[in-house]
Amino acid sequence: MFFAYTVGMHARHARGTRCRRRVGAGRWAVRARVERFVEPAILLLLRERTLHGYELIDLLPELTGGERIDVGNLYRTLRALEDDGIVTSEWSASLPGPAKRTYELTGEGRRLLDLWAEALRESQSIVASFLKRHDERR
Amino acid sequence: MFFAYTVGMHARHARGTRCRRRVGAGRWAVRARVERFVEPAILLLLRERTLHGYELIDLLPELTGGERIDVGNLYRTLRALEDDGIVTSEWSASLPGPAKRTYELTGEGRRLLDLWAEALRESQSIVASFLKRHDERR
DNA sequence: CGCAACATATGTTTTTTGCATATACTGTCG
DNA sequence: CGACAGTATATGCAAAAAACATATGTTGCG
Repeated sequence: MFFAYTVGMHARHARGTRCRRRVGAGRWAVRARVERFVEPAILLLLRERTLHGYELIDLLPELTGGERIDVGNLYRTLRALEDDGIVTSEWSASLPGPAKRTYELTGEGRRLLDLWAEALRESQSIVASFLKRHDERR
Repeated sequence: MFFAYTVGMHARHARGTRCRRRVGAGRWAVRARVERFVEPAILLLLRERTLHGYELIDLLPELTGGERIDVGNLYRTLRALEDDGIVTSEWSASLPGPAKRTYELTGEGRRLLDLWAEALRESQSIVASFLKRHDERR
């Protein structure tokens, strides 16, 4: 079956599936990303204001360096966050357009965001010292 | 069956299996790591001198912030790197103790390391701007 | 009406990481 | 000498994370 409109297509623009992939004879493409980075990214956006899933899809690239998140996994992540008490959601019938689920950060979510920030700072210092060591003797 | 000596035990010291895990009521532990970070770490160590697997196990924590890598996966990674022409290995019967496979970085491996460094720098700037935004309005 | 855009969701596969187990050699201490 | 700790490499399998594919319904507009 053919779909004129496929959300998944948004997420595809010259990415590969792997972290490192061959792009020619002896040529590689590498990308370095933080594991599960979407989670803190979602939390940060939600701390600023309540949002629904589709808005997050548009806003997340601001934080991920332009990379679009997989839509299916976003909604799954949101529901997981809700199960864990990190966000709450509400169907907002009021807004125009199709039904939207609006997400809000809880107090626990705010604390989790701060933990993520701490962890990211540690990661920054680990990577920084890697880069320092890399640049030392070239 | 019980094993007095299990290499895997080295790798266990109060880690969880997940990136984020619950450690109490409303309490979480988070760790932020770069995907596949062991790879550049191995390459950096091998650029400095040739090493065998077991030495890498001891040296890698220097670069990963103390975290010990899973031994089984280390050897698998090394073989994958060799398949990709990034390292070469040699059985060194000369050295005392059990047979050791000594790994050396190839020219391609050196180039890949530089690509990793570039990618890590990009990741640093993404995370840095996340943290900036996080710290702005508290 | 037909179609594009909006919105949420599930199913499946691949990649990456974690954990358990297997095997073998070497040095040493009792 | 022999049990045992330490060194060294390896495979099998499970779980977590990410990518990819598909499904479904609403709304607005030409």
